[in-house]
Amino acid sequence: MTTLEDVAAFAGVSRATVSRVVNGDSNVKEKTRLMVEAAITELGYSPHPAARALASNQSQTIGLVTTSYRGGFFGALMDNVQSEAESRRKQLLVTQGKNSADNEWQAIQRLYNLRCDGLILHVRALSDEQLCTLAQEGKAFMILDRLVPGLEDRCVAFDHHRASQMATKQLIDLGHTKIACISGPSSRHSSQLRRQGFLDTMNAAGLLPVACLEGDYDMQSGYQMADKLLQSRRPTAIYCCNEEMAIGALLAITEHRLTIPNDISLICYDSGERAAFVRPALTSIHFPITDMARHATERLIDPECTPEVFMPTIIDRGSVIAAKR
Amino acid sequence: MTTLEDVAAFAGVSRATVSRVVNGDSNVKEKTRLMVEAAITELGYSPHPAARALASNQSQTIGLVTTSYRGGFFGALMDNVQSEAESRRKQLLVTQGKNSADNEWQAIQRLYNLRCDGLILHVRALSDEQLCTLAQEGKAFMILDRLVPGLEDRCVAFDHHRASQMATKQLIDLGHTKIACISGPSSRHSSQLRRQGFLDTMNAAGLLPVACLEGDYDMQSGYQMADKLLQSRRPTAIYCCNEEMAIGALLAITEHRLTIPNDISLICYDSGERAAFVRPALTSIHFPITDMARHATERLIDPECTPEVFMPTIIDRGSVIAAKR
DNA sequence: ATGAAAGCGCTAACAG
DNA sequence: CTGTTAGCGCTTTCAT
Repeated sequence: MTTLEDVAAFAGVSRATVSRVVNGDSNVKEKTRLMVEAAITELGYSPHPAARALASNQSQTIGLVTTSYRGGFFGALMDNVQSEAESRRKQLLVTQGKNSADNEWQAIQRLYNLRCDGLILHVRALSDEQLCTLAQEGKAFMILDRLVPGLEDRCVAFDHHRASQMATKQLIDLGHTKIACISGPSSRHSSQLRRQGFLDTMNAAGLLPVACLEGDYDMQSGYQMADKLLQSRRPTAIYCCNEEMAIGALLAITEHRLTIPNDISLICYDSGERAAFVRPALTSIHFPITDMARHATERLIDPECTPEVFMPTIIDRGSVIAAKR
Repeated sequence: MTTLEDVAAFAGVSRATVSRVVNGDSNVKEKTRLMVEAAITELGYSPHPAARALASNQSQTIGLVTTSYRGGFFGALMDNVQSEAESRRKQLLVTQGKNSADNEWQAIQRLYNLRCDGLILHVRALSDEQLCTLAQEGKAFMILDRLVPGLEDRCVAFDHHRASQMATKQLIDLGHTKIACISGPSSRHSSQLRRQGFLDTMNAAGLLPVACLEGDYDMQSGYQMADKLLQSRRPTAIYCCNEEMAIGALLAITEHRLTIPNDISLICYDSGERAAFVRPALTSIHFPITDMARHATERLIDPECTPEVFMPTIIDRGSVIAAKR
């Protein structure tokens, strides 16, 4: 491997000068810069990250800890975080929290031990207190899809309650009264918010839910819950709290020889992965998690940038129509 | 951050000794080791990876380059590679090849510039020659799901042609004669192999395919192809070359008011992600890509370990039954 | 079994 | 604008 030293010798300058052109320091005469650049190309030089990290006390590395790698939007999330990081010349390190506070904590410590400059935390099990502790230790990090009291400026959050309200209200406004909801696991805070948004909106409208079943965000549970639903009471509209379950519900509905939207209106949460791609395409309430991930990365790297606010929006794909009367 | 030096001072030994216990060198008196370990715990010391990498000329880092992060088995693949790497105390760096030879090549160079000790390559666009060039440059890497002539010992491959034969033969053995296939994009070599395995087997049995349509491995294309299929000729069995398309096909079949397996038998390729979780569950030909990924990682880190061979197997989940006569 | 000392390749004052 | 000089924290001979 060729080193800074080799380049310096080849170009006939000092190592410091080479370092300056590599790092885009403006204090270099145009002519010198050209010579050095030529030497770099000629020699195929690439700086050694470890040496750089050691000398500068910055690893140019950011860490991402997510609950799990499987299913859902993980790939998309990672894609966005990474492309944002790369565009700012940072390397991304990824680790999973594996659904427990202990594992999440360990994952975080691991990443800091690896000397990441900062972390993107998409964690569920860790307590607000632990997050606050981390902040007090002076660690750099951003929290994704969660609002921690006292750490507001480090959070990129989304109003799940409000999103659910919008979805539910859409159904009610179209005249539906027999509405069911398939929610996510109540162990997750955001699931609770989505569920509660549904219940509160129904309540405010003086409506009793046909059912409010708890799934686990998998396709299969969506299938099972919808199947159960259709065997007993028969709603005219179903609201699924994520895309995977909506696809499961879609399968069950079709299997019961019912048609969307004629027999049943179906609306779901939408992280941009599948709702648009199944048939029929699903009307959904958009959850811009990938944009949020990109923004969290941006904020982590450049704390001065202006915070974005992410609001729920409804994407009409025709799977919701007015109730027959 | 506490350093080796701090620990040495605290324990009253030299830095070299601390380094020895950290690295598990046996030439340390039991008593000394204990003292040092106590100091490490007491001070919460964690070695600086950059310093270590710089001094040892090893980054303890391995790189993974995949075609894309989205959909399919990427998460599972990454999960396996990472857990294998972590169990051997290596850090994983991931990059996507973004479906072009140029991008794949760049991704690889990037990872080597980052001084990865070795790479796992799950690449499609790169030519055999480029891979050979890499090998000649003395780079360490393993190739996943691809057999490159001359680089056999660096490949963890799978016989897609044979797997397709097995799936097709299963259908034929059960008396089906009106069989259709929905294959993947012909731009990918492994798709061609799967398609050809189907065609060859049909041919050998003296059967003419009802159709052999090309999809792009997405759920939507599975839906479209199956829909097209059912509008004209009517097969009694369909073979889908991946899981996503099979789910799309499932949707289309159900929408056409047909039942699996009574009206139509459906078999698909199975990477372990979804075929078992839709309803009805899908009989499939198992493609152990995640195990292969784990093994590639193992081989990369320990070139001496015994190579595993991965064979196709059929998993019967009841979506394929004998043809009505 | 332990220590001393010489780097690994780079950045960052500080001079000039 | 450029060069000199110290390190960054660790591994690794080479002595002892």
